[in-house]
Amino acid sequence: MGIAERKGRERAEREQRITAAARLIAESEGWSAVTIRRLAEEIEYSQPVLYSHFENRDAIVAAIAVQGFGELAAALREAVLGSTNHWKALESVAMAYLAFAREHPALYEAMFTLPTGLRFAEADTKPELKDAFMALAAAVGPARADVEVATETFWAALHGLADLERSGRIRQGAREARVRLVISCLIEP
Amino acid sequence: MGIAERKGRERAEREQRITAAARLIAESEGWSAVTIRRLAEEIEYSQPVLYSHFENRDAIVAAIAVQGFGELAAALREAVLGSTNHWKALESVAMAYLAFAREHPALYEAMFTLPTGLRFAEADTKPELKDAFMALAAAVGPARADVEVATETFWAALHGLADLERSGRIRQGAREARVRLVISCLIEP
DNA sequence: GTATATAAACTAGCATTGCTAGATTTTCAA
DNA sequence: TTGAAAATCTAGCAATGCTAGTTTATATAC
Repeated sequence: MGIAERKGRERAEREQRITAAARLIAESEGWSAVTIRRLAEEIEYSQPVLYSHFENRDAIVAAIAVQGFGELAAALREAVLGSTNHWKALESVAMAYLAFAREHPALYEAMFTLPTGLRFAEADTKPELKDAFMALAAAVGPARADVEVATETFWAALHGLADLERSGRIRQGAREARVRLVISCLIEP
Repeated sequence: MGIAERKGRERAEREQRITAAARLIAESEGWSAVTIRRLAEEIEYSQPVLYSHFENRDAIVAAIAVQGFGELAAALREAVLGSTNHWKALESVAMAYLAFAREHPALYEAMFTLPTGLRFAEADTKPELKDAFMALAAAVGPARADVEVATETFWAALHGLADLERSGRIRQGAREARVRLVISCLIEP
């Protein structure tokens, strides 16, 4: 009997409608506009239905954050492709990272600022999160001895730049100069 | 008549009691426990009194964030003092920055994560904010031509490291190695 | 085909929040 | 002493996340 399958499919479809609606509202009106009532109205179900999909509001944000990490990983992998040398690869990845944060502010907020209980470097770490880290590591240089330290540092620098740019605490104009400085210490001596 | 002066003093005193209470609660129970009702109870006044001091809850957070920048600036200035050379100065400042973020998580959250309408690099930018930036610039090297770019980048790297350390996304153990890597590209060639 | 147990969804409401209008008290000068 | 103005309080609104308890739909057994 395909009834259970159909139900499963319909459930998954509805779950995706929830996250899609949440993401749309977050990107256009900010996360504070993403209320359970609003989402229920959007998917045309009552509020408790949402709680049969997600434990609480934070879990919805977390689901979108995971999507975000998947998309960030893809964007970073894409960025390395055309690069002809190490320097250009790093520069391309760095600019892609900053562009991603700039173009999807609500998504980036879900990934880094809002309280999701996402765990990193643990047994239950989502593959999307590992993928994003691996994409950075690929640009840093998988051969070098200190890959992990260098990738963590690269990531931190990019995240810091993205966050301070977003909040208007560093000048938008000097972006490329800052990226050059970051990269200069990641090129093997 | 010193009546107006006395009233002014009492008002300032009460305002400080508000921020002190908010900060204490935030550090011990998190910012979500800092409610207007709770603060009113703490200072033994009714809720509307708080709104005669601050426009809204965010303004209270902002006031504490400004305090935080003042204290961060002091900590960074203190850190440079004993250093005998450029490298050690940068390392000392970097470690002091990360320690500050680690030891005052709620304060740091107010300064960088929570919505305060704090403006940087503008006419009405608070001196505390400038001071903190200047303290970093002092360690980077006031003489070099690209002070501003270098300081912004240094700041971003430190902020990124602090944020990713806090959320457990990079390993606590590799802190010094990451700091060394950041500094290595800030030393004049 | 009909009854029944189970699954699914809804209604209604609780407790908490930030914030405020309007009443009330306190303060100070005439 | 009085009256206006300043300071403070009471009470409540609208919105939020979340849930208990009820109703409705659905699939299975007869």
